[in-house]
Amino acid sequence: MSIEIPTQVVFYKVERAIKEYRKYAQKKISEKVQDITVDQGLILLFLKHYPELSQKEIAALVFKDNASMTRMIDLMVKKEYLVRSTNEEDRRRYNIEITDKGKTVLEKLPPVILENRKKALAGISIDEIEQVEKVLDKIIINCTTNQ
Amino acid sequence: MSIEIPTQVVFYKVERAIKEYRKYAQKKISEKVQDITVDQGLILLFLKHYPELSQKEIAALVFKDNASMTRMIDLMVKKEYLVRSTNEEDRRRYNIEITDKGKTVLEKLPPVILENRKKALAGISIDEIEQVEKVLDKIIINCTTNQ
DNA sequence: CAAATATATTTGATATATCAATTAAAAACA
DNA sequence: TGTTTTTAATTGATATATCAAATATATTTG
Repeated sequence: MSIEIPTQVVFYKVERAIKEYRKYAQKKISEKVQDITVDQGLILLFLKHYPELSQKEIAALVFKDNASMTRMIDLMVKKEYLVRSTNEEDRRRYNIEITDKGKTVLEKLPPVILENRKKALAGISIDEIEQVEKVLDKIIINCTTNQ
Repeated sequence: MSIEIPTQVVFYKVERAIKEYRKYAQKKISEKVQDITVDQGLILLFLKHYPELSQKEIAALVFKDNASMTRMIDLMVKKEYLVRSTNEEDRRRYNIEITDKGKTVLEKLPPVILENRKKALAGISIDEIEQVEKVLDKIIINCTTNQ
């Protein structure tokens, strides 16, 4: 059985697009904020909106596994963007708080992020984006429904 | 400046879709072929179609950097899917050959890959896919053209 | 209540990602 | 030709990805 080479398949382009966007976004963020990755920025944004999140919940939101999240939070604590304290209602979990240093980062991020999205999506209509999201939703469902 | 939470942005969905597809594809591949990752399979497919590829060229095709490629090929040599030999026309490069064990894998992969794509793209029209590719192309260009 | 099960997090092992520095060979150049 | 500049690949350091096993606490169940 022969198949076309991978470059001809839509997933190849999806992979490339997200990687180029990440590379671009990281470059722009690094110009404005020292020592923060795209994913660390995402974690800060989620924690700001939902301060009660556990590590496991954050992991699910940013599509990482729990082990990775442990190590990412470790690092963010070491770099003083976050502090951990045990949750007294459920001593298996941590309360995770954003430090002042983390808040400073959070102030700088939004304009950069908005600008990045704007640049990456230039010349693309709302309609096209919705169309893409519709297809991506189908792919997600296809890949996650059992069997 | 306030921004919407990341889940509301198309890139979030792109990220999720490609991750779910990778997870699904890896699961299906692992059922049929022992000890091969999606990326290692991709490398085999590219080498089959273009046997002259250098490590650097393969890296570009699968969106990895040279250092990662060195280590991935190291591993694939150790697992006996590939053999390296120096290229006598350009002694900085390697000739990379697929071993018999690698060829056996290559025989098993295509049906699984075709089935995976079929499942992941079920209920999505050619037209929709082309639409998505068009938008992704714009994003890629937006993120890679300077400034 | 005690035992079994489930859950949140951590740890270890191995692979991959990324950046910067290094090495060896090729190509350009003066 | 000898020197400089490029290029392909490697190495080291650090971070992240992934899986399996371990730990500590909660919850369920008999």
